[in-house]
Amino acid sequence: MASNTSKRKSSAVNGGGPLKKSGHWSQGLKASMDDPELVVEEDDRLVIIKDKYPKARHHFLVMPRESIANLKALDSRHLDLLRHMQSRGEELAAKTSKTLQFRLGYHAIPSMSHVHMHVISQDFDSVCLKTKKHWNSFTTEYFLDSEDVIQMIENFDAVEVNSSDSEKILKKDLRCHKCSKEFSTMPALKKHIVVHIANE
DNA sequence: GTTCTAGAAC
DNA sequence: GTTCTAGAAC
Repeated sequence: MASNTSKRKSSAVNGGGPLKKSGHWSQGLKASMDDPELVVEEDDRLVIIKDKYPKARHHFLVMPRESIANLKALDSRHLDLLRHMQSRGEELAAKTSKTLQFRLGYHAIPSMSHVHMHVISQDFDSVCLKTKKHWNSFTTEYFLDSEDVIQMIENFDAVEVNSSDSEKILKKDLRCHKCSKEFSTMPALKKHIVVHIANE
């Protein structure tokens, strides 16, 4: 074994941030779109990648090639694109598993820049799913279904997100997304949710 | 978004 | 003593 096995070196190693070369971490999806290891499907309007830290057995991100910063930048001009993203996402979900259920949608306040639609199976059986924020971001109103986002734009020509409410949602108590049973810790919740996964 | 870890919670 | 969460990261 080499040196420094027991303690991590300080940030002096690469002169500052861990992502200095590739830019700020929040811009990471841009690079992922060009990573052949992650891309599963693409066409002239979008790219679909595997989430680098999947929060379920199947977790994809559908991203427009056109750079759109966030949900607030969306309006009726994007309706065709958004419908296409949902359509391609539904196809991929159907192709991926006949038994698992999926949801397609957007986080109210995503951490990563560049609009991305999650396509995620509802088992949430993943070692990458660790925190209350992870859980609540996929199982509460924080998760905006694609069809609802599209409908909002059809009706109001915009997506309305209350950022103050959204932040509070992430702090809510842990509840099973299937039976609403409450749990005090993530390990307890994770142990429970597997009972809802249908055997294949 | 993740990693790391102090100290709260048990 | 161990598990678990939550905040800093320049």
